[in-house]
Amino acid sequence: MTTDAPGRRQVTLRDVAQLAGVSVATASKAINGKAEVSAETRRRVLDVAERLSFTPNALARAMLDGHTGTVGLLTHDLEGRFSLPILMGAEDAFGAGRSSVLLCDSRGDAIREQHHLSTLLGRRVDGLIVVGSQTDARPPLGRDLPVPVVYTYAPSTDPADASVVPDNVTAGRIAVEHLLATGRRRIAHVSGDVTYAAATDRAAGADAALAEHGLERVGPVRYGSWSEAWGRSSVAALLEQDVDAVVCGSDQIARGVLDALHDRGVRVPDDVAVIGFDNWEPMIAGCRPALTSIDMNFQIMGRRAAERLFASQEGRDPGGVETVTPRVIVRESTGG
Amino acid sequence: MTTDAPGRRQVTLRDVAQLAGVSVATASKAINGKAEVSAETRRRVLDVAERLSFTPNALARAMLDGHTGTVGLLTHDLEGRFSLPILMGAEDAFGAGRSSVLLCDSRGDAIREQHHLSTLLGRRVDGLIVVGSQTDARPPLGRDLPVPVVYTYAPSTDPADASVVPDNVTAGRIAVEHLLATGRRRIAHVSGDVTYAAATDRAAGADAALAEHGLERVGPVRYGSWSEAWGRSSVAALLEQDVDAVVCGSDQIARGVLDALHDRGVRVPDDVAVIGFDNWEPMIAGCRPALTSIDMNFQIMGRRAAERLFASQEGRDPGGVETVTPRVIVRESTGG
DNA sequence: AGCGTCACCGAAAACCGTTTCGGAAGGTTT
DNA sequence: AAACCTTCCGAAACGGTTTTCGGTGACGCT
Repeated sequence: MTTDAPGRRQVTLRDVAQLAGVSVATASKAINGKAEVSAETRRRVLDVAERLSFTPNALARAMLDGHTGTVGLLTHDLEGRFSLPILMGAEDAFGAGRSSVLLCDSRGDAIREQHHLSTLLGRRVDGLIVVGSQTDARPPLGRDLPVPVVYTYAPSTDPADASVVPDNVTAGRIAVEHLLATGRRRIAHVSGDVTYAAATDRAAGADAALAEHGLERVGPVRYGSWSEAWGRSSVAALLEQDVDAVVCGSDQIARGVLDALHDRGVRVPDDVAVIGFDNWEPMIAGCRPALTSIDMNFQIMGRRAAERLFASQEGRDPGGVETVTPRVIVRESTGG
Repeated sequence: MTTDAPGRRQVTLRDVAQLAGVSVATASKAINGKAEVSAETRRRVLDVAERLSFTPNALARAMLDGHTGTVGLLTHDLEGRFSLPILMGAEDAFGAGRSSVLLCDSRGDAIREQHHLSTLLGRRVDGLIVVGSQTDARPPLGRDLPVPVVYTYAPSTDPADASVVPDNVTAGRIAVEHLLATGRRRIAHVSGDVTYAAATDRAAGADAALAEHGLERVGPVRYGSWSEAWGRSSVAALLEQDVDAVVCGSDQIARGVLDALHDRGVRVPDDVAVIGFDNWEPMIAGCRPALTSIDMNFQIMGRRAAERLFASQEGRDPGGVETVTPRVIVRESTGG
């Protein structure tokens, strides 16, 4: 009466060969599609391999060709809702290329990051993806690392490193252009923490788009915090001027704005259009009316990071910062 | 002018030994703190190791002792906000025990799950944690797996398997007991999709707690969907009866209820108390007033799953389903 | 029949970096 | 001189896979 020990030994190539009545060498060739095996033998081997659900030992392979087929993913905070779509995009791309992801969360701690770095290098990952916590640049992991590194969300401070980042300037531009296209002209801007590059970049893009159309923002960019509460409390000041649209620095802020407008009897989108950033489903799901939002395409960012990592491994990535273009998701709040 | 190719070959123990002028064997002992090395030699070896930033190859080590120090984490949907805290809890526990996490997302697809299973086994993980998508039981991964498995969130249908699940019945009970303790007596219940065990379990626990105090629920359990919209639209029916508290199946539903009550001028918590489940920060952050909620302690679940996996590896886990007790986070909406 | 060619297969080596085992050199104690 | 430490080294083992290379039998050609 033991604990039902997970005893079953792993199936090896030798087991397959034995059961198929061939040598290990032949079994290997059959499975790897090498030429010098008769069709009949190959079929038999493959049959047995299937039946035993044989999986070649990745470690043994790694020893031979020097590639482990694993990549390290170093994130700064899993909690943040930005890491997740990036991670999914990357996992997707790697899954297709038969690489596996070793996940490490440094919790924003540089010491922990270094520690995770050495374990990952000890496991001989083929590459690393580093996911930052803000869009502000961060110092590179280290010099002369034995594997390629791609920074994402936050670029490396070294412009020669490979980085994939969201394009917040264009995001701001797209938001304004959408509002202009739907006939708005008097556009105000409420955003989050001014110390975040994401906030100022979006504002810069928005202003640029306005300027190109010979318009000016209504009022200052009202920086505050990334919260619904800030969105709500900003509305009083906003309505002191004549506005027909509000660009909100995040979906959370937008939701606060929507709430406050609703309480004051301001109709959306009839009187005022509202647009947010991030296209964060759970936040948007509850908005009334449904919120138009700029999707930063984080999942695509993750995929691009993975693709560039592959390219780096083959020595054909030029390095440098690459931006991912966001897209607008039109819903009711802008009168779509 | 090459791309600063991360060409630097990985540093091996042999390199260190050579440069330190000792044999590989001695270098190994020096680095691993074995006794039979003179202090002088040890210092020299460690110096060189440091200078070359030598990192021992974990794969080679794995060959010797048979343990890779990696565990597979198979999740059904990363998007779901439940996987994440579980993952964090597990990553935490593993990080402390020097194990690394190989992450796979099966996207709710059984085929993909099997595929990921084979790759993980091919990488010779020391164990597996499977994170389900609902709290309903799920079929085990397979028979006679060569490594221990711990199921979490969703238990395995085989009661002998090791499972760690949230205790939704107790969660419902705790919610009601909190309301009773703050003086409420006429308690209604709005919940999500009736096909989710999480919904019916919570309701069962809530009803049980009421019964123990000689009370009955006001009206039926109003099952619907896990959305704010459902929370809002349920309020009309709720207010047809005299209620002084509403148990909501999730924070989202609770938020919808709060919104609708606010629109109708019903004061919270003065007239009606509201309580939710999951303690989902981003949803709660925007609630007015701040929402009291039952935290299912997912992070603890993840940690327990990791701990039981360790125990299994040493053959000292008895198997069976373990529940994690939730806790109430008191905020304004229940007049705390 | 004898020979060469060809397709197929198997035994054994190579492979990787680490740890460990047995032993050896040299000095010290008994 | 024997016994014993200390300190180090060479070589084996580890565990699977892939690869090399020589062998075997069938077959065609003269």
